[in-house]
Formats: sequence, structure tokens, C-alpha cells
Amino acid sequence: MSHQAESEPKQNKSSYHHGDLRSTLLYAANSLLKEMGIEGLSLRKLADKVGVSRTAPYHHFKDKNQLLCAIAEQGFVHWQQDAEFIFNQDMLPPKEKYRQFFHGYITYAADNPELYDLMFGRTIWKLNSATNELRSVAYPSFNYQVEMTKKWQLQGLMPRGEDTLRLSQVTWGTMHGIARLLIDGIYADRSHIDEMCDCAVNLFT
Amino acid sequence: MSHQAESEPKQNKSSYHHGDLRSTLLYAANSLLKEMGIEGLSLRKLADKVGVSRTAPYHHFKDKNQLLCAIAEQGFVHWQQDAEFIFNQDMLPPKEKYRQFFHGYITYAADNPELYDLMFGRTIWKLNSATNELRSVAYPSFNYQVEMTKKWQLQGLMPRGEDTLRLSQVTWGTMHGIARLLIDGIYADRSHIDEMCDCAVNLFT
DNA sequence: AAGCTTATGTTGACGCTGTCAAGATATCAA
DNA sequence: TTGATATCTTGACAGCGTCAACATAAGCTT
Repeated sequence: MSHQAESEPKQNKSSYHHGDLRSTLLYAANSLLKEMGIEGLSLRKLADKVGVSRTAPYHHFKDKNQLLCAIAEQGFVHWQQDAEFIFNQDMLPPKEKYRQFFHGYITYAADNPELYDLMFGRTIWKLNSATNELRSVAYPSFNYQVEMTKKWQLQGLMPRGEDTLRLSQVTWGTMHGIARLLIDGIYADRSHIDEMCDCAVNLFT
Repeated sequence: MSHQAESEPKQNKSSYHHGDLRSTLLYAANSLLKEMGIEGLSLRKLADKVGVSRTAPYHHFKDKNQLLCAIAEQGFVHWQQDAEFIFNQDMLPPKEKYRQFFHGYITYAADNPELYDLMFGRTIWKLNSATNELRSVAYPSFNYQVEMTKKWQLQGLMPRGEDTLRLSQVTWGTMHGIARLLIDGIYADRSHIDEMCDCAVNLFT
């Protein structure tokens, strides 16, 4: 259910002009991100890996931030696909669906820790450095969850008395917090995932 | 209730040897951290601010990581003081005490975003780079909360059926997640703090 | 086909960073 | 007084993001 690796980009025709540098960079950046983390991902290493000069990427991304935003953008698209897949399993009872959603979120984060850090970390969001393209996929992603929360309230799965937006912020905050504790290796590790998710789901439903 | 600023360190006696460089560095690093954030805090700027050569700090901290750990260490001590102050207000009914604890945690994070990021962020924890000194204050800080969770369960404030450790991880994960959403500026801002805290407390008690 | 514009690639340079090595100076113990 | 040790200094290095100037290819107009 996780689709990190795109199809491998095409080859260059001439030797000077690459032909498909932008997507090649994105692809290589993703794997570099997985290997070395955000801090380890440098434009120079990236250019070197792709076999191009240090400043070539600047013709496709204004600066490093724009590259990072583009990577995060893909991450949101992929997660959104996973999330919708779960929601569309109509055979499941609501509580079980929510359990799977919660579990899926944590698993996605734990399987792609560096990507998750990019998507929801302060590198991008702290100083409002997110590009408009990134915002246009990130915001709907949260709105989608607010919609689902509303449905769950109407179904009686979650308390009707609470304001939907606040409830969404709290439940998502919980997933976010657990995800962060896991990927940052603080006071929790992967072997606890199932139990933590079940505990949280029990509290919220 | 928040005690960030220590007493201003003493003056140097000679001009060559500083006399109290370590604590002076820590003090200046804290204010630099507040101004510029983790990324903006460089050893060279710090040395410059203190009026000492670039490599002088290396005689007091093995590397940048050790300096960051020392700062985080202070943060944990301060938070622990705040937390104990709240717990020791015996006049309050349990739920109100928990509400204040929750609120206090979020407020501490929101008031010291860069410090919080250092204490609980991946800069330190990701690669197990925390010093033993830091661990020796950070781990008890979480254990303290596990103890409190156990008490709350016994008092009937929180569900007795859940495993105490899991319950602690989830409730702390919620605080951590909300704190992160706030300080990273994602989908939430300070004006929502009260409502979010109340919503979370209602769900857990 | 010729020529002009634009996209894309290159090398060189700058200032910033963390950190090591080697030398200078003060403090402290014998 | 002397020697060891702690502390502070300058010099140097590699890595980083990014700008400026230049080179080359592709594409459009005529």
C-alpha cells in the first residue's frame, strides 16, 4: 500500500543536456533522503549522484527549499492515496476502519521517517517556507481528515459534543505525536505500535 | 512559573582566561537559540557574541552536539520544576489538576518553541546523540509522568483498563503532537490552545 | 537554412559552517 | 622555581548553499 519509488527516469539523449533532469533529481533526492536524512541531503551530493554539475539543479528548483517542498508534495499525494484506500473499504465497521486509519498513519510515518519529517517537520513549516504547490496538497489532506471526523461524529463513533475542528486537531495531534515519538526514537519504539494505536483508538471511540 | 533566564554570569578577571566561560556560553547560547532557532545557532556566532575566539568553546564542550545537549538538559530541569509545582497543588480536584498539567505543558512548549524543539526534536534523539547527562534528566521526566498516570488511573480519572505505559505514551503523545503542531505552525495556532487542551482533557478523563 | 531567443548546462567564487592541529598564555601543584 | 595542565589563540580544511558569468543545445521565426 506504500508507493515510494516512482518508475526509474529515462536516459539522457545528448551528453550536455540531460533531458529529464527535474524528475531525475526528485527521484535521486528521495533515495538520498532515505539514506542520509534531511540534514544529509545536500544539493552538491545530489548533483554528484545524478552526474551533473553542482548548480544544474538551480535551473529546476529555485533553491534547496523548493526541492524539499517538491519531495514533501509527493509524500502528501502518496499518503492521501493510502488514506482514501482505507476510507473506501466500505465493508468494515466504523471503529475497525478508524483503527486501520490510525494504524496506517503511524505505519506510513514509521516506514518513511525522513519523508514524514519533511512533510510535517519544522524545516518547511517553521518559517512559512512552504511553496504554494505544497500547500495546495497539504491543506486538503488535513481537511479530508476533518471531513472524516465529522462523519465519525455523526455515526456516533466519536463524541458529538465536541467541536469538529478541535476534535480533529486533537486526534490528528495524537497520531502526529505518536509518529514523532516513534521516528525520533523517544520513549517508544516500533514494537509498541499496535498496542499504542489500540489504546488511542479505545480512548477516542 | 517559567524560569528560562538564569542569573547573568560573572565578569572575567584576566583578559586572556575568561574564568567562567562554560556557563557564560550556556547563557548566551540560550538567548541565541531563542533569537535564531537551532539552525541559526552556530558555534562561531556564539563565540563571537561572548567575545571569545571561534574554538574556545571546544575546551568546554566536545562538539556542538554536547552544547545542544547541555541546553536541553537545563530545559528538562526547568520543565520538571513546573510540572512538580502543578502536581503539588493539592487543593485542586484531580481533573482540574490534569487540565492544568496539560495546559502547562503546551504553554511551556509554546513559550519556548526552540528549546522545546531541542529537548524533544530529532536533532538530538534521531541518531542517539544524547549525552548521558541529558538522558539522566530526560528519562526520569517521562517516568514521572508514567507515575502520575498510574495515580490518575487509581483515582478513577483515567480508564483503569488500559496498560499504564501505553496510556502514558498516548496521552503524552497527544501533548507532544499538539505542541509540535503549534510550534511548527501547522494547522493550529496559539489562539486555539485553550480549546484544544480542553477537548483533549475531556476525551481522556 | 539562418539567425535570435530561451532553456539548460558549466566553472569560479564568496561567505558561512564545524572542527582539527599547533602554538601562546595563564594557573596550579611539586 | 619549575614543569604540567587548563585554557585560549590563529591557521587551515572540507563541506555547504548560492550567485555571477559563460557555454551549449533546442526551438521558433523568418
